[in-house]
Amino acid sequence: MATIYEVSELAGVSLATVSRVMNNNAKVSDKTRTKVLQAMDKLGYKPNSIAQSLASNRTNSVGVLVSELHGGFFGFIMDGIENELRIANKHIIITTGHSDEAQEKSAIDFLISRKCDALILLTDSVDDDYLISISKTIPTVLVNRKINGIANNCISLNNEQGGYLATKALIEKGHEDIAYIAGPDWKVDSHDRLLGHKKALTEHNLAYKTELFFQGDFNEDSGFDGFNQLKTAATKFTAIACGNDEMASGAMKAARKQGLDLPKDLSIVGFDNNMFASYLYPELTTVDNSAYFMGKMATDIILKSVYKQDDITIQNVFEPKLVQRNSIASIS
Amino acid sequence: MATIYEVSELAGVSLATVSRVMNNNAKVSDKTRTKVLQAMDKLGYKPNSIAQSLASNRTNSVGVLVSELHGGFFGFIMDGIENELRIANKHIIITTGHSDEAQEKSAIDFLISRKCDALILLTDSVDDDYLISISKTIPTVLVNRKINGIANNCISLNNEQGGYLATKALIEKGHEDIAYIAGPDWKVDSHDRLLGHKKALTEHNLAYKTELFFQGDFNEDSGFDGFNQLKTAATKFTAIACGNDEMASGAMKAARKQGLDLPKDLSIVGFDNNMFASYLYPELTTVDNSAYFMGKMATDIILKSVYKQDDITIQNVFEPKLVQRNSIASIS
DNA sequence: TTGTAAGCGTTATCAA
DNA sequence: TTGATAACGCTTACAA
Repeated sequence: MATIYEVSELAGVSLATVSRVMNNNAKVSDKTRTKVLQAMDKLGYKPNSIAQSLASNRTNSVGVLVSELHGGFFGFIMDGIENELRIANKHIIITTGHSDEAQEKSAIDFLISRKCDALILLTDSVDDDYLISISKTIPTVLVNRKINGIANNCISLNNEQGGYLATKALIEKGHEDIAYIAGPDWKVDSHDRLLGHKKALTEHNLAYKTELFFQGDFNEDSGFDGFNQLKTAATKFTAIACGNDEMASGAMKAARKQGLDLPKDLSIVGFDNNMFASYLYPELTTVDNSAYFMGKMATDIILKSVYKQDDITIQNVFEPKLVQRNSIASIS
Repeated sequence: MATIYEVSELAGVSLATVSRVMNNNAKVSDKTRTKVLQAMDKLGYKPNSIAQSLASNRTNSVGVLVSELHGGFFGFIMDGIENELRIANKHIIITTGHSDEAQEKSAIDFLISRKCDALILLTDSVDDDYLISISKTIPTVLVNRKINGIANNCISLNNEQGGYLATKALIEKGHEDIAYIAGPDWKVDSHDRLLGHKKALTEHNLAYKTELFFQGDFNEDSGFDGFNQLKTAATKFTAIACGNDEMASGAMKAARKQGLDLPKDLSIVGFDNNMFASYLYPELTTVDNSAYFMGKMATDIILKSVYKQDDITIQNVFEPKLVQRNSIASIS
């Protein structure tokens, strides 16, 4: 592998000059530039990115932490990150934290030791203060999280609006007795989604009834249990809004098991627009979480702040959209 | 950030000695070792991995190329890779090729320019010769592909056996009239799966009928079309084996649209055990493709050959397993 | 067992 | 606009 030194010899210039044409930096005369370029070409020269990093103290890499690599949400986010980074000729180093505090912290350490120029973190197992302290050490953007004080480096979804849209979609089809299967309340996501649900109810003069509320945990099973639990309550309902698509699927399975004909006997709306949403039967009407675009935007923040690409507009909060499919029936 | 130099000063030893205790390499007296360790501790010393790479000509990173980051198959493979690499304290650099030859080649270039120690490639858009030439430049393992000459560096699934298992599962439930919706024939995967299907038929003295064959393209829509097409043929069938889960889903949707009651009126078996397989209705019986373990094993090959971890056993071909769920009914 | 010193391939500061 | 040359922080012969 040819080095910058060999190029400089062949071109009859100094190391410094070769370096300059590589970086399109200082002014180099056209004549010199072409001489150097030709030499590079002839030698098939490729800069050694490691040496560049050591000398420039910049690795052109950004570290990413997600919970898991499989799963629709993370996949789309990472697609958004990778695409954007690739265009900028930066690279992405990936680690997983498995939603475990210790593992997430060690993953962050790992990324830092790898000298990433910046971090994109997707975590809910690590507390605000820790993240704030990290962000003082290294440029950090948080996806799907919002922390006061570093809000400019946070990308999040307007979950309340999403919850609102979901329930509103039900109401507009004539539903008035709407149950809700929520995610864990300590997660802001699910907390906010529930808020949106209540808001839609209130706005349409419908009462929120605790008998029609079930507290799940975002997993499919809890949706299954949720439906069964709800069913035992005396209060009737014609629809269920779910905190995410997994639980929606669980609820659908339970309902069908009890002989209900979906969506005729029961309407369901989910949240996330998970990969499998369109594979469910009936195909699930749900709220898209903009995962791809959140990943892209997280990257843009870094491109702008770390790599000085100025022509970028940042948007910290994303507005969700309803994705209409076939899981909501009209009440006649 | 403290450097090795400061550590050596504080410990009263030479640079070389500090380097030695870091790398657990040569013999260092216990006394010296603890002195150095203490100094490191006191200074909060962390080695600069970039400098290590430049000096040692090893980056401790492996480059990975997949088509997309979302999607079940890639997600699980990458999970397998990442987990294994993380344990070994190596890192993973990710790129995507979007199943496009030019993009895949440029991604490979990118990874090489990043000085990865090795490559893990998941590609079907790039030809054998190119991959062989790459593998001469840098240690490379191919996942879900098998190329003669570098078979030791290939990880693949026994697709024929998988196709065999799928159809056999149908036959064992009493089905004799079994249709097949295949993936593109130029993909070895789907070619082999079909072979397995035929083998199961033959083995049970059932005739393979071209009227019961439909050529799809691995996408859901083609499964949908496939069912409709098959339905128009005069020949009856009570079950369909599909080349993958997407097409199985498509076929199920089409069947239900025509009023069939699944699985009573039609049994279906898929292939891949895609993330959404258990979300389908009825939950899809399918063949697991061992994605996670293929990713893990790909990594193991590298751990063994590049990073000299000797206590590793390599397995190049994985045997698929049937995952029983509810999409096959018994013929009475 | 430990130390010396020459790289590794760039970037960046000064001068010229 | 160009060239010397000193970093960057580590590994690794080779010597001691």
